[in-house]
Amino acid sequence: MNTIQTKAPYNAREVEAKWTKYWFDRQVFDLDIDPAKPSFSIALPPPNITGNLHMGHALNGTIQDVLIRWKRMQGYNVLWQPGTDHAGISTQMVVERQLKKEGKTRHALGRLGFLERVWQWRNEYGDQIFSQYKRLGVSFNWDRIAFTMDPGYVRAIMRAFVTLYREGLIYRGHRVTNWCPRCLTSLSDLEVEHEETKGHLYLINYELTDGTGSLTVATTRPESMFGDVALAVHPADDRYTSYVGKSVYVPLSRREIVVVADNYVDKLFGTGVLKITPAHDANDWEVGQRHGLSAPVVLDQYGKLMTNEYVPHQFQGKERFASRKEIVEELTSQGLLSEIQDYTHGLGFCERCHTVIEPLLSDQWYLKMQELAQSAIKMVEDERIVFVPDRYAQTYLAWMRNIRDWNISRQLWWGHRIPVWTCKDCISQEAFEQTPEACAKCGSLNIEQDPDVLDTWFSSALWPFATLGWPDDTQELRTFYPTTVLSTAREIINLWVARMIFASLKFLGTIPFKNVVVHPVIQTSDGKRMSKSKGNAIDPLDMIDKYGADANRFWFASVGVRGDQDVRFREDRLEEYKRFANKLWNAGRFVLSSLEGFTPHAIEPDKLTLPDRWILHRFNILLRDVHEGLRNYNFDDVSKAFYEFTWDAFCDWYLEIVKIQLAEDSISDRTSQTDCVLQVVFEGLLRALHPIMPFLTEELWQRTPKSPLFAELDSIMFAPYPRQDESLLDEDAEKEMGLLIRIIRAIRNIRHTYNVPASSYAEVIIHCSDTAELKCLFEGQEYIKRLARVNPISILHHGMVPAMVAKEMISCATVYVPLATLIDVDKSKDKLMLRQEVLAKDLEKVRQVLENKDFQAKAPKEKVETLQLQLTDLEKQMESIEAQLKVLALR
RNA sequence: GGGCGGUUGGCGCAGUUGGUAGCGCACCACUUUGACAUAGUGGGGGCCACUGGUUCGAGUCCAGUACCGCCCA
Repeated sequence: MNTIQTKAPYNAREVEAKWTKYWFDRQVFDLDIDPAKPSFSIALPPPNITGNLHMGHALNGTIQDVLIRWKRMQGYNVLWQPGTDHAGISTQMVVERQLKKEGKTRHALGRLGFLERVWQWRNEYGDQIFSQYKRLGVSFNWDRIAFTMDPGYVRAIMRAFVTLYREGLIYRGHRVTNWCPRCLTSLSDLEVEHEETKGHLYLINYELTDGTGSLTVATTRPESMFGDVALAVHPADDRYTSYVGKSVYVPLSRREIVVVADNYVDKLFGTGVLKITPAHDANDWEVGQRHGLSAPVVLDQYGKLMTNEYVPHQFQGKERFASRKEIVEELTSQGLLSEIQDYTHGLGFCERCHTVIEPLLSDQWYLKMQELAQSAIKMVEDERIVFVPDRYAQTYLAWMRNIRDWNISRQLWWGHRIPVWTCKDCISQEAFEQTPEACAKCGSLNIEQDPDVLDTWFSSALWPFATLGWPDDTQELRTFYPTTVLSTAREIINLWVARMIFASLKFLGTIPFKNVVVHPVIQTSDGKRMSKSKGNAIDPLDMIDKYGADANRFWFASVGVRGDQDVRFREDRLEEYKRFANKLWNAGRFVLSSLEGFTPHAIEPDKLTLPDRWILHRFNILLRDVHEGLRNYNFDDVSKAFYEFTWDAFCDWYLEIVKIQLAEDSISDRTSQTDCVLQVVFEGLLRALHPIMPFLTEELWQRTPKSPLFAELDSIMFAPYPRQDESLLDEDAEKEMGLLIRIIRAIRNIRHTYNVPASSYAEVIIHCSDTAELKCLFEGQEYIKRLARVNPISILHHGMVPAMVAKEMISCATVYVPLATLIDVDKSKDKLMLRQEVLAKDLEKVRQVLENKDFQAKAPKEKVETLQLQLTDLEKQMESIEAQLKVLALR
């Protein structure tokens, strides 16, 4: 197993390859249910089969994996359900593009032939993203990869559809819908992106039929005017009340239409007169319905002007934007165009192909939402489902409370074909889970299935339970449902999260998940949205190659979910965490070499040194913070805690002290607990950190001497997650070690201040008026000597001090460093004077507060006391500086 | 138009219940000592976007303004 040499620097690629193979060879990721254990489950938001791993996937995958690994180590049954989404429009687009290269079209292949091609494509490329996820080290239940087109999954969809259909919740609606003239399908409101777009406002004159003049209409879309059925004005608009009921001619086509009054009209917009085109504008459709107006269609599914009696010959068959230009020219030449203004307005674009959406009158299947939304709202209001960060509950509720019926049909071939059959003989219509052979009513064989497929989100809405075997009552469903956490991006809160909630409530009578974690969006370093088409997307696989999976994961953890809603990608952060991985690796090399031949045993508390007690204290504080952080999804706090503990406390202080303690051991007979503490802390740290950095911790842990209890385990991922041991918390050690650290830093500071060469030993005298502190310093003198490069050292209650010394006061202790032989007087003076200035400022601040009578009177006692102490401390420091300056002045 | 985020040293960010403003990178100086130069040690650098208010005291609480961004209409 130990094919990798313990050498520096850390080689992430080698270690990752080794453990990935090991884990998969041993099938450690297969689902394993122990009925005695509690359960924890997450459904992975299924990526599209057309998808490649992007930063969002990687961030989200890391968050989920941290939770899953943490809970697995805590002894839960864990399920992390992976899988892919068939992605109707995207996949159809991809395969059509492929066909186009071959000079073919889907229509030439026919529906069945085309579907065969899509399946071929999906079998070849559909699971690509999983090999990418593998690089991230995620611990999915890899034996359970699901797909929304799996037979079992399809069964769930059919059950859901037929249930809703038979309850009358799914119905056929005739209204204006969002239409993409490129994808040739309708879209739900959520699949349309609104963007501010520069355009024009055309002011067009509609002549009154009675020849008394004209009304000027402001429109952004002159080409739709052939479908106009009315002009509308506000009922309270004095300018126009006399025109209501009159008729005007549609320009160019000379058709007569009526002028109506409707509250929908905004008096302040344009001229206050609106053209009403019910077949090509959702709002106009509403107006038309109110006034009983017809709705002629003048633009076809390709966005071309139709060939019918409404469209003048010269424009028939012309594309919408080309015809707009021609129509404007024609209007101008006929004197019917009074003005063109620049105008910026919100336009809808197809989310998938960015074509301008064409509102189109058509028949679609709709899901009635009003009733379904009610309980889904309540679950979030009552906090049965909790969003993290909680502000996203608002996003969800606002949308749910204003919910509109959901267009679930798509005019595509790839997807779940709508299971509704119409009998051509008796004209009856019914939905079936299984393909029927004959009409249920009249027995006719002349039946036809609806050509449309379901919106992909309809199937995604069933994801958390359809993947567990619903509608069957399976062990997985009983064990893992409702799932515990859903972690996802905020852009699909309405698109997906909301729909899963009402679907679960409808079909299983319970919530689909308890917590919804919404992670930030990773932007480019200059705050732009990453997009493949813009070419500014960072490929997480490149970053994993460059910095290692663990460093990437550590960064994702540090990003967290509680902070900003957007996070800028910065490569230097990955650099930083790569160095962190390297730091831990090197610490590991040192620890492992120090522990050679060591057999773990229980700590003997009475033999612990101060630094031993201190590091155990700090380690248990870390465990407390990590537990608290993970419980609350504060991954950023957790990563910070690990970083600081590992680097500052463990490496910078404890390991340096270990060197001293182990060296002492070897020369004296004293049997210390150093190796034992080192093993406990290091081995525990590896387990604690494992959920964030699985590869590095596995590599080091496998080599670390450890308890015989762990001997049988295949992997660190099955070892118990370390828990805080309160008996090891030691505030005294914290305080005493704090004093030693401050003293050591003070000596180092003096050395630098007076330019004492790094190689030379400095003599140090410490006087301390406090007995406890004196004892602490005395016992810690070996550490001071080694860590501050001091020799000789004398620690006394009080005594004589040489004339020329640098001194610093720390708590009750005064540190003196005799300077006679070692210093650069001028430089030293400058530095002291600078510090004097800074101190003076600080002193001024604190004094001001303390001299304030109101503060003395109103502030809490402890606050006054702490500030008083701070003042004393500052004053001592100031005295010390002044004294030093005096000393230097002697020369 | 409605809702929500953000604005803190050159850059990226922390700042829990108000009490001498922190971290990482970058910068300066010193150091290759037996885990690590992807390192160690010390150091310099901040009218906390703006305006008002509450308070003995505001980066922190309240109101408003500006700019950047996201979501929904």
